[in-house]
Amino acid sequence: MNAFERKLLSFGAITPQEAAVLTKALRDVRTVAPGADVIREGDKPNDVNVVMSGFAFRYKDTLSGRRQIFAYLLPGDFCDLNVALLGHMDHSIGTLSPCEIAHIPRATILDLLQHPRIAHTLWMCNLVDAATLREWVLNVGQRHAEHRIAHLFCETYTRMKVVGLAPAKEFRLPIPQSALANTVGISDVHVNRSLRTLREKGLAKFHGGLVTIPDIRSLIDYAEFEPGYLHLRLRDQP
Amino acid sequence: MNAFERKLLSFGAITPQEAAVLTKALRDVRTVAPGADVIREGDKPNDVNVVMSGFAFRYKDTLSGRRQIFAYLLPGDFCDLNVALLGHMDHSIGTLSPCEIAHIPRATILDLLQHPRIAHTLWMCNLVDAATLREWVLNVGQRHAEHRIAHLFCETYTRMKVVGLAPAKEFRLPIPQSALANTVGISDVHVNRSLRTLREKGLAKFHGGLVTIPDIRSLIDYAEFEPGYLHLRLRDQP
DNA sequence: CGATAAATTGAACTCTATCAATAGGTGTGG
DNA sequence: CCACACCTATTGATAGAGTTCAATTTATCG
Repeated sequence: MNAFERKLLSFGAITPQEAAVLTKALRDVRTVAPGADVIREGDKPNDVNVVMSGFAFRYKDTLSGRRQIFAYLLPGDFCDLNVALLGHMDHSIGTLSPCEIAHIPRATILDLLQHPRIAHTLWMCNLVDAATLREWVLNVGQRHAEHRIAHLFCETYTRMKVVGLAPAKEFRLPIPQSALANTVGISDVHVNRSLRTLREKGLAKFHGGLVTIPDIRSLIDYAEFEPGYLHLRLRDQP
Repeated sequence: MNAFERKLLSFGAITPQEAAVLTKALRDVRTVAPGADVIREGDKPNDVNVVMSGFAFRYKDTLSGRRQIFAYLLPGDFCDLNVALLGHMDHSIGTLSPCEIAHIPRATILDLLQHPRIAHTLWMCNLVDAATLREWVLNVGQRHAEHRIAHLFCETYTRMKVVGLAPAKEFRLPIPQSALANTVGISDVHVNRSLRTLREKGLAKFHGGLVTIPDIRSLIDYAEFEPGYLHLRLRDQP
């Protein structure tokens, strides 16, 4: 079973048979180089994209040239389910590593949405994304630099764990520190200093695109991380 | 036609007949006092709430007692459509003024979602909310205090205009400055100072819960406001 | 091995927070 | 009608967090 199916089934709204129907829609898979855009603000595509492997991210650039990252996309995540209904992209998607991206024709999606349970499942993907966005607003709006980064690490660790990409006390996050800066709304220089402090406190380490968390409990406490908003059906504790 | 119907029809995915079916679900309307909670984080309600009149807001409090506001809800807006699918609230809804809140049984919603076009329309409400949240992340993450407030005013003005609540160069936003602070992620003292600057620059005035915008073009330029993310079908310019 | 991007550090400056005190406004009860 | 309490707004002073500029070091990759 691939990450996409695993994620959809985790919502508990569809049967494995229905999930298989969805997976059959993922025939057209293409490779995208790292640092490229999968889709850009303003595009009106006829496909919906799903990350099958690799890392991607959601972002938008300001008129004055500043960049804000809205999400990191892991295998199994939809890039742009919203265009199926809203028609045009209001932000962009870029890749962080070589990615395999599945393209589903918009018409196929709209067909699949005739099945209420499938529609509900896809909708739930959006709802969790929205809940996560709220948490990001709170993170950027109410916490100091170090805590923002710590919270981001907790969240990403948790999400990685779900798709089996964080086996031990570490996970791969192949981004430069400047991307981290564009994620939590601080300058790259200050990211660097905050990372050093987090390292010195023994809470988390970020080096070479690898996040290491010696004791996740301590980091969770420090970041005041409460995973409820991810709406996971937890089998075991993080 | 009420604000709810007007909003749903604006997405262009359902017929007036279908919208009327939805409106029929709004039988159970109750009044909520200002300053009360409509629903709280952690609740697992059996109803979905819609604002029929008055102002409400979405928010969440940190463990350490800081508050972040995620959205202002106007007449016609869903409070918590997400619980119909996700089961529990990951944030809270409070009122800013006396509100009339319609309660729709969750089962009714799930019935209505059997109609794909109705489901799409409700889904689109969520998608626009999510797009707006992205813009808030960008606003809080990348702009200075004055620009954040200016952007918020532009957005709210535009939304108010759509539901007919901003006829002239002003609109009602019945909140204290401290709520503005919790919205754009700065302290209440700094909100006060930023408002003074905006006023002195002739860009916007905020007094007694009334926002006055002498020249919306200037404010839009100042805030770099681009309304694409609201996904409005514009008849005329703002 | 050289070229280029990323990370790191220092120093000066800016924006924003916090603390504290004052002023304005509103509603209630005497 | 005034006095009081309470909430909100405003202003000053000071401290703190974060930014920017600039230079240096360390990776990374063809």
